[in-house]
Amino acid sequence: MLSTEFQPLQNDFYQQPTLNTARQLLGARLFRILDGELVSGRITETEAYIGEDDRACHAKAGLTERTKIMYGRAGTAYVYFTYGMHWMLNVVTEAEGFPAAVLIRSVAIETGIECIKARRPGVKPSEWTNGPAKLTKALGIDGSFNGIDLTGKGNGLWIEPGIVISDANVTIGARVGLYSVPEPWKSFPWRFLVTG
DNA sequence: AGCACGATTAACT
DNA sequence: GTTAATCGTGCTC
Repeated sequence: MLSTEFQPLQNDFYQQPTLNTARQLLGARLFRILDGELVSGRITETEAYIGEDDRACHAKAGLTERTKIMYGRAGTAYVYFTYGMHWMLNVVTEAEGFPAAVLIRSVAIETGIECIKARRPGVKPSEWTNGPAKLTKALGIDGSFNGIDLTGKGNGLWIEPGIVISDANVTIGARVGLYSVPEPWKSFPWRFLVTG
């Protein structure tokens, strides 16, 4: 059933500095209506990508057909394809005109377990959504979600407030998978992970 | 028109 | 620890 306790996180939440949004998304709940069922999970890992100067951010290429979403309204989904096979889910942050986003890297499924089990046969529950491409596959998120509004429930994908994660349970470190990104961007502590 | 590369994953040795 | 899979994007010719 649909949650009535909370409403989706709104534009003002995503307009904060990207690092704040990335940190505060830990513990928030990602919702998806999939095959008519409500599936949700707690966000347990995020990364921030901030501005044209960030050599790890796609917006380093400037305003292009691909990156224009990141220049748009905070709270919009930026979904892109990489490695020839994987979709990644991001939320656009900060003011319109400034390109930044938070990559959702991992969630812990809480509801809709049977639905996910059917979609990921033979995969261990702990491996269902513990990676950015795994979670998009498990939740049926692809390029058709690029540019949708995540601040309402109309598109079957949104984020609600969840539990507050204390600093004692958060590990902050360098972003993952940045092989050819130069320093200092490669080592910026812009990854937020729930531990303990 | 062609090319190098990638915010990853699974399946190897 | 290493590597293949696989194709959209952005850059160069």
